[in-house]
Amino acid sequence: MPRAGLTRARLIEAAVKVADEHGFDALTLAALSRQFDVKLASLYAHVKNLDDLKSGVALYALAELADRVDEAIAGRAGADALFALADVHRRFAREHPGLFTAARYRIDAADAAASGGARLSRASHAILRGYPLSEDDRVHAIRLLGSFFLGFSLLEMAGSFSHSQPDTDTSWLRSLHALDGLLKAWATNIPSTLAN
Amino acid sequence: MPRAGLTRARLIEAAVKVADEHGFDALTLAALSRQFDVKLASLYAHVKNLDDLKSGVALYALAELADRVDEAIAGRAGADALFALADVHRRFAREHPGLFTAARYRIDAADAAASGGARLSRASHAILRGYPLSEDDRVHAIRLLGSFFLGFSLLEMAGSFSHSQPDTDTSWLRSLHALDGLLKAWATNIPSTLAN
DNA sequence: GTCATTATCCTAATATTGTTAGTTTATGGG
DNA sequence: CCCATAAACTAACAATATTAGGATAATGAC
Repeated sequence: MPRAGLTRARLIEAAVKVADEHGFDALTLAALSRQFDVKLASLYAHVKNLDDLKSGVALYALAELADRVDEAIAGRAGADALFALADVHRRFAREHPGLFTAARYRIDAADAAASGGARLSRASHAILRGYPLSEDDRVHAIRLLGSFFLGFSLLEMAGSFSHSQPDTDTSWLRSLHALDGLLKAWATNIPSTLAN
Repeated sequence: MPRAGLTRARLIEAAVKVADEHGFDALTLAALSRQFDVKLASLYAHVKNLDDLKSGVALYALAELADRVDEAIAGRAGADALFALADVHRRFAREHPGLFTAARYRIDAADAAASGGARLSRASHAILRGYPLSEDDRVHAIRLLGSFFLGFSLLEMAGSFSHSQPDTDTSWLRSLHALDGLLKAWATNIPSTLAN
């Protein structure tokens, strides 16, 4: 019997497809082995275990997202860049729900430091340098924006918005315009007792 | 041999504890059966299956969260109420990570309509009536706030903030003050091309 | 208080997934 | 062509979920 020609890379690639089509939680070694017409145990020559496979998908997801962000914000600045950053997150979540979920899979610190996550962080900092924020406030603002992007995408994925008026796209646009205004006027909204 | 005295309610109650202590994903029928010193199959007299149990926990979580929100915002208005609403979400996520996760478990539409989720929605509307927003804009604002509460809590739970300066509590406070300011000035941040 | 009913709990069996150990074999380098 | 190696396999075991059917403790009717 000829060999299947498995590879860690091919496995992760296939895992990405499974995750996007059936959900990250439905990603299973058994499903993969069936897809390659190979016995389940054979996969262990290429990945350490299920956690290793999922970590691989997570790193792939972070890299992919970082790529898209870098591409989207190249040559943009200010509100333009902010909107691009936001749209990349939302579109990524809609087009690749499995990867979007995978991006939040817990991986070990060493891998995380070298992952696309670090690039994402740098991109966010770069964009927010276009707004009048102190160093600390920039971090606060990044956390605020990141939380919003994540939360909105998750709620939209879960269908939490789909059974109520008005249009979700409008909510997204208005929120982004509002957040842009917020960043421009950040300092004025902080009471003096909290300043510095 | 005497009976264990199982009940759907007691099972869900125990499941809540397991979820909070070991994570919602670690919630398993087998673990529950061990806890009650009963055979696994015996549980099926009280819950339809694992999904049914998890749905029960999800409904419990929504009800609990709605209770806390109702209590926290009673007698408050404006920014005061907004901060109370926000803090309830964040504290709930920290104190009951299992329940917080469970609250996003997919349940069927009929159950959802009668759940604490509806009460939560009403509470949010009530609070935002303290800000000068049109009916539609109130919905947009609720989605923005809900996204932020969810996203921030998830990222904090996942430890995404823990390895970077400055303090997470400060990010939370500043973001809330900023959002309060945003709500007060909502209309001015929408470009005329998007208005109505 | 006895007895019939019933719901509770059990045993047994099956399917799916993950994992490890040890064996066979395809494949490419010498 | 041989053979070292890595790829794939077989075999076995452990968890979990689920269903079917049997035994029995609890409960209530009389």
